[in-house]
Amino acid sequence: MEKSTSFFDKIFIGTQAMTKHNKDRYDIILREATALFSENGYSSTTVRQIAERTGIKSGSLFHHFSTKEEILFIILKSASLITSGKIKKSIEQGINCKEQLRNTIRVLIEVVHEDEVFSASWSVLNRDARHLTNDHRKEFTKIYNEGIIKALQDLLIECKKQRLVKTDPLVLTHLISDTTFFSIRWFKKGGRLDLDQLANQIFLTVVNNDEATA
Amino acid sequence: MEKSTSFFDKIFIGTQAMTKHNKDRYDIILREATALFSENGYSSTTVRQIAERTGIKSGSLFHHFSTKEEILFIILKSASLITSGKIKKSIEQGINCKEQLRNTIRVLIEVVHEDEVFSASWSVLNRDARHLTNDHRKEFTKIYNEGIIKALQDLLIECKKQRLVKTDPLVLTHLISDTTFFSIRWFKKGGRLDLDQLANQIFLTVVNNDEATA
DNA sequence: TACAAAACCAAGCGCTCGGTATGTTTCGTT
DNA sequence: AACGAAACATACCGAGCGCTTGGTTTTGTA
Repeated sequence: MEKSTSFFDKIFIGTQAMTKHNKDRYDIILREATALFSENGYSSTTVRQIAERTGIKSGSLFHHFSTKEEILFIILKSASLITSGKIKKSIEQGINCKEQLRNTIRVLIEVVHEDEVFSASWSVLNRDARHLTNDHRKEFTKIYNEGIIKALQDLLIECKKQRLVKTDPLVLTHLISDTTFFSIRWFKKGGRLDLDQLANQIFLTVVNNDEATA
Repeated sequence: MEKSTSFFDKIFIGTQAMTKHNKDRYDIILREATALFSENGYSSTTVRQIAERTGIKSGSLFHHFSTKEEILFIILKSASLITSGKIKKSIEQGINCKEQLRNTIRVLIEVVHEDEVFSASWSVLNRDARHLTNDHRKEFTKIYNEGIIKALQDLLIECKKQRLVKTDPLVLTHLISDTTFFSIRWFKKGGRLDLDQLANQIFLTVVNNDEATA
């Protein structure tokens, strides 16, 4: 079992093996495409821009990917798969509901803010998922809904049962995911709060007063 | 003082008078453009699509608007101006901090869900504001930041002083705005909760337990 | 009913888009 | 050193883009 060396590794597990040289370029293309999609949007980004930032010509892009949309799909699939895995792990490792929720919120904040590529991927995910083809969108939505939203929702339903939270768990699911995922727009690292404090503020907002201080 | 007859009226106050015919077509273009931008994104929407849905030819669009981007700007400016006005009104009419916050959250939910055009405008606002030209973006950002975000922030700072809320008011500002604005993606009318209940759940989440039941 | 202004259409310009076809260079293997 | 495959460059295609132009119809006004 080899350690993952790149952000985009995971989705290749079991699909294909790549040579070193190929894989480097492949990663660069995905990284630069992610940055460009994040900055200017999928539709406004051209394959020529992606090629230029990668250091090759536009035609050569299609030696690595069959369409522009495939690049988008791989970016979104990677981001949602990795996030889904991190959430699952944080729930498995929590000793009780309270710690599971605290860990999960912290993980969501990390995912959006700690890694530059991941951060950009989430910007793209939240804006350009609609440009996926039907098949790709179906596959992506499955990962997103089942691996991220449903995991969070199940956790919050259990938190509600145990009276850790006081309000509707389905509303809280989206309140937490919306706030964390879109915090990328307003939260800047190095400001008044650090990532831990931000996660903690969100956690404290959703849990009961008595539970928070317990 | 004439009653406002159209969603896009407000921004013309003091700028120009329009004949009836002109104004009807003008409104239809904006309405259809809003729907298309909302469905497919600004960059993926063509002036030919907008013209077709309006019932004119693409060239005729430019008799009413000088550029495609101007259409986007008017949509975003209208949405942010109206929202800003509604928030201001809900704060003025609240008898205390608690009612002001409750009203404001309710207004934000209304703004996103009650009117079809407004709802679509907010989708566009949250995804395509980056495609504004520098001058237009500057003007839009001013309205958005000062009229919406800052108004909400000032209110929450006061709420914190009075111990109505327990967590950081700046985090709460974005928690509320993100949750309400993006609820358009997951909240469907006619479901388990109605708009009042949704607004109330968000309100209850952010206020103190004792205050909530008081 | 005459007329100017506003609204609209038909046609298309210049340009850029995603993607392809074909030939050339690079590289690991032997 | 020789060879085959992978990785690239070059050049280009058809389609579609935002927007313009010049001429025609519709409209409000007197």
